[in-house]
Amino acid sequence: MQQSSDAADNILNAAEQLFALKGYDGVSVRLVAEQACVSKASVFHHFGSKELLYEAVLKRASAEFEALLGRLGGNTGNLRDRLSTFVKEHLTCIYDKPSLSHLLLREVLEPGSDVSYTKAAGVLGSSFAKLTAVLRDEKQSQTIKPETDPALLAYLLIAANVFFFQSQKFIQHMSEIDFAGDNSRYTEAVVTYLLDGVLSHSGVPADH
Amino acid sequence: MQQSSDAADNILNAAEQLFALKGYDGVSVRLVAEQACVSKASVFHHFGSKELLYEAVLKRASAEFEALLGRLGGNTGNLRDRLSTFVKEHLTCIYDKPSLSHLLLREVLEPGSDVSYTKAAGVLGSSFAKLTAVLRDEKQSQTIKPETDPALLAYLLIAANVFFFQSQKFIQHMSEIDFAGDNSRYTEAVVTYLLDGVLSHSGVPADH
DNA sequence: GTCTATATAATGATAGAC
DNA sequence: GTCTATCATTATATAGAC
Repeated sequence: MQQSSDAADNILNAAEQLFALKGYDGVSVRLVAEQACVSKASVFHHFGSKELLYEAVLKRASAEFEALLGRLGGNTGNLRDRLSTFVKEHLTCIYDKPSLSHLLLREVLEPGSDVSYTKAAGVLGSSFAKLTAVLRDEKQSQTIKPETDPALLAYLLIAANVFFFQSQKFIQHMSEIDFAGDNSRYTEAVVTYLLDGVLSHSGVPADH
Repeated sequence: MQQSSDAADNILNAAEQLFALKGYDGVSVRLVAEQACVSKASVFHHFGSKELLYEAVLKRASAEFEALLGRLGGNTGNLRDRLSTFVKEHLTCIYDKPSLSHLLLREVLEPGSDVSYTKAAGVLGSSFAKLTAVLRDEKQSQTIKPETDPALLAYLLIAANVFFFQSQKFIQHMSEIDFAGDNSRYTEAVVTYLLDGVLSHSGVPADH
């Protein structure tokens, strides 16, 4: 009976942080053991191998993140509110657990990893599917243009959030950018631009 | 006088491919030497250390990619054409040299890497700056709404392209997505959605 | 379950012959 | 400049005492 964490959990937590920061190849079992304040042998005792440890980290991360994303998409109201809420909450999920996000994103987006076998792909895929469903719904209600591809629009919104998270450090060094830390201003702008467009209306809408 | 490649170049090419695919920690000097058909010692003779080899790869990649991006932004015409051309050519640059793109993007976006010291950040930054300049130009001409942030819009367009490239493998496994391999259809949709918006015009534009 | 000690392979890097 | 042979160090993983 420990305060709140047994050894296996300590190891899992340490591994999660380290793998998230440096990737699988950048982390040694010795480092994980040090950070978890246990011996190397203890790590192998609990998880068998470095690969199995990594899989355990991924499995827990996927489940945890899936749970976070589970609440998304349940909103009602008009399109603007539904989308705005979805995108804002989606970005909040990502920033709420940055280690999990980095871990799962790397697994899905890195060229070396095999996407088809990865559970991480399911996590990103499920939020995308939900958003696509919302947009298909709105398309039937004719609130968005009939020539709009709901999947492509959903993909763009997810992309905007994911890239914003990924490039967080980068954009803090860019003088042109002043929305770096302002998540809600960013998501609002994304939704607004995509819904209304950025073109000035000189009386003439989309047209063709 | 060799046909077209001396040993140092062979090594650099092999290292570029491998680092792009597996990252710095995922590649050993032995592997680079094997792929370049030289001995390990030869690698150290030409580049001094693994770190210096990596830096040499990054340096060449940055210069090469910067040259590719150099042609962007020179287009004239209306906003739609300028943007459409820029975004399409930008994506073409990325896909033209996938190894360079992976290499530089990892350097900029990975949490473990130090952004401020990296030349790779300058490459991504310069294309962003160019696109921002184009949009600031158009804002003065009042072709885009005064409340639009040119930097944020430019960022979104770059994000759309970069994420499309990054998630290439992933989206091929998604049944909802049918624009996976169609780069020009994708960029056209991105530009159109952002310029015109996706909302149906029931007679009422942006409003307020 | 925890540890120390160890086995074995691979790592980055060097020495020195040719 | 090229290589083989070798160095010291670290890697993953195991053995076995407590």
